[in-house]
Amino acid sequence: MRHQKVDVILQAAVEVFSDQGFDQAKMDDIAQAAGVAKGTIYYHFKSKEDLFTGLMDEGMEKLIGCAKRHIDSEDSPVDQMHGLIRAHSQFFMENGKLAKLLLNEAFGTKERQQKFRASIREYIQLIELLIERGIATGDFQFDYPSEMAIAIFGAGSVLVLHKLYALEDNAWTSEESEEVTQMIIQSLSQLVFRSLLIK
Amino acid sequence: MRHQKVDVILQAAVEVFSDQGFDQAKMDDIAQAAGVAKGTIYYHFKSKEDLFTGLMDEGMEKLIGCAKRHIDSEDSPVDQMHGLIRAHSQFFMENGKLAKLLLNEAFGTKERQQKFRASIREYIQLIELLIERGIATGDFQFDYPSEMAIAIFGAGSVLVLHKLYALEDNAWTSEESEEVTQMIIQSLSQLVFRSLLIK
Amino acid sequence: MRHQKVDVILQAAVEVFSDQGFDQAKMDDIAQAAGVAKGTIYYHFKSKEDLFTGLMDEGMEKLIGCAKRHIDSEDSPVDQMHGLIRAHSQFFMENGKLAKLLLNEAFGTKERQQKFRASIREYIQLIELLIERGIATGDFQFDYPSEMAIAIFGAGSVLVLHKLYALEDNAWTSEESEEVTQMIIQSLSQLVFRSLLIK
Amino acid sequence: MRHQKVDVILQAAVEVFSDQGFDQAKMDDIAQAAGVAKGTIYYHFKSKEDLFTGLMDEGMEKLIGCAKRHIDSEDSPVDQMHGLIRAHSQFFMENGKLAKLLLNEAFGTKERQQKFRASIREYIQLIELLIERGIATGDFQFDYPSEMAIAIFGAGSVLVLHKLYALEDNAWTSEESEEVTQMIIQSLSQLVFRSLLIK
DNA sequence: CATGAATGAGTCTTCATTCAT
DNA sequence: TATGAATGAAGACTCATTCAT
Repeated sequence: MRHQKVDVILQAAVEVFSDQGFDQAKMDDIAQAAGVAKGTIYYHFKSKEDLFTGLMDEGMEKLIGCAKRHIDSEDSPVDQMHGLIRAHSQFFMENGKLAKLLLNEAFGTKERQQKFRASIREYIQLIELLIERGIATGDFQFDYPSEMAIAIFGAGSVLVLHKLYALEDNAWTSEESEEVTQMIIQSLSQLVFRSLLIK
Repeated sequence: MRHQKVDVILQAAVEVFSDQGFDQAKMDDIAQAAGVAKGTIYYHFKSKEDLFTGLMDEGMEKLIGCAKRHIDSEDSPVDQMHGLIRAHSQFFMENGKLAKLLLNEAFGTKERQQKFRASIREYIQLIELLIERGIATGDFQFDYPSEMAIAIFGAGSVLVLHKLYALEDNAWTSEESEEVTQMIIQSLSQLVFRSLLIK
Repeated sequence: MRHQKVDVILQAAVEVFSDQGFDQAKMDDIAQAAGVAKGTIYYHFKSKEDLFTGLMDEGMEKLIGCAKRHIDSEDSPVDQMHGLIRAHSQFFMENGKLAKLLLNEAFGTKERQQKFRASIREYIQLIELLIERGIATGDFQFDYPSEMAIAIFGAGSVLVLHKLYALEDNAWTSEESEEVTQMIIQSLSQLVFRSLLIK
Repeated sequence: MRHQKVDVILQAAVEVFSDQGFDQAKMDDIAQAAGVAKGTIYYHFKSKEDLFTGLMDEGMEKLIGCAKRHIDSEDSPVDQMHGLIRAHSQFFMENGKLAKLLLNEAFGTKERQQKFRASIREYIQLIELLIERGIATGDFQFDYPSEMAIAIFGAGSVLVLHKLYALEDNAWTSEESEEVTQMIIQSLSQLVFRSLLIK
């Protein structure tokens, strides 16, 4: 079992990193937020980088695990895509801080993100495979599965992120939050399955 | 007309900011890239913040202008949406550095981005209005126009960004780049107009 | 008898201090090298300072003891000087780590070394007394016995140190090492007894 | 011409490094001693390491230059050796701070000193060549010229260093200091040319 | 207008030492 | 006795900003 303080630190780190971004976040703040001395963080983590990377990796792992579980619990590609949309939306809405952390840093040139991009790609490939299966079964129709996967990922991520920021500004109740999640899921579903056009 | 050095500085700034992100970018680097002394930047810009904000505002202004022109050149909401997708894709693919700059920083909590978010919202509202018009004319069908606008913005932005990074890694020819742009446009169009499902 | 762990720690300390110098040596390294927990060191030694000083004192004590034994086993000042040169060379060549430790820190301004300098002075005085006895017996001839003692100490120490570093770079066999020791002894003897000049 | 502040910093650095040693010296102290802000040092020097290395290199260059000049102004190996002893003694006694700096760090394992050792070796080789020339001319007699060179270097360096420390403790007048220098020169000469033994 | 040397507040990181177990 | 997690003071280094020339 992981040492207790490590968890406290990780929690504080998510908080601070998600609020400030990697560069603006100060180790002092994380220490204070965690209620430990600065040295304690360095006893458990090699560096700011290390702490951050650990967070990202763990977060992506959770996300991918959650997505896989939702996908595997369904059979048809259509239902699986629905599952994925639900998983994505709920996971991020329920882990708002982590969502900001992941999505904020998901786009950037720096080396730090190179490694992180691998996990992102893994997640996107999950979507891609789904699309390809749907095409194979004749359910879906699309010229570029890979691009479609990225676009869907983008749509879902940006929409969630946008709502999270709104949620942050006006502190909403959990019911309202749940309502927003449903709206996100419905919006994404409509975009992906029905498109804008009236048939 | 703007002073010549100002343009040199702005160009260098786009370059550096887009490569490094705001926090990692150093005024020294910008000065060097621009071939001017560091003091010169401060003669023309109040601060790093100021330089950055100017860049963002100008970039968003161009983007919004470009989008408006494409929209206005069409009549029906469907064609206008097509125009917008083309405008978005082409503008960002042709202004890769600016694209990274805008999209990298489009997601983040910090105050710096608060102001910038206003322009983003203006752009998204352009999409939203389009959708609402489409609904009014009976062309479109959608429950949450605002969320749809954000989702489409997200899909388009992330897809472009993704391709820009790939382009950066393997230096592609301009024909290939053009090809990619077409693929992006087609993918987004399919997502928005046809959806995944075979009708 | 000293506690077993104390010896383990002392051995590790010699190793690490001699490799890294006092300032660069880390208590963590010493603990690891000794295979004990860091706290254990502090159970047996008051501080890093204390550990180091103990090492130095013990080392100098051994050196001085060794020198005295060699001196006392001879009668004439000339033979005693020979004995001292042999003792010095052999002791340091056989205790390379200790040698580096002692000689590295023998030269420095810091307070830590003030105390250590006392032992050095004691050792040098051994040489000085020898010279004075030689002068008294008419064997030696020299204007400044004290300076002569220091110069001889310097010659012997630096030569040994130099060879130890060479030995470290190219791992030599013990025969070669023995050979080097003989060369050192002979060189020092020639310097002290015959001088450069052909009579 | 080197910028003025650079010289001020270098001077302060010699002072502080020679008093404290590399590890104990604080950049803050050097800045304060130089009367400049800490950042100014970093504007001119890449790092503490860089500052230190520069100092060492410059110092050794001066020393070697001084030695060469003294050697070249004499003809016979005997006189040249005398010249070298004078150069060594006077140079170090007149540049006490530099002497401590150079000699303190001349003995140590760390990488920092590896580079510095090259200069030391160059200086020692100067002595070695001298000895070899003396052997060729039949003036000198010695089995191991290289070891002899090192021993002489050690004798001279340690003797000077020892006197510098004594000088530091009791602040001596410059006449006394000059007197000490003469005593050093005479002692070394006797050691090198006459040896202990009465012929 | 332009320069670039100088500044110093702000950060990350290290490491000797302590202490509850 | 022994441990090793926790501490926090200390120190190297960065970089946006200023200002005298």
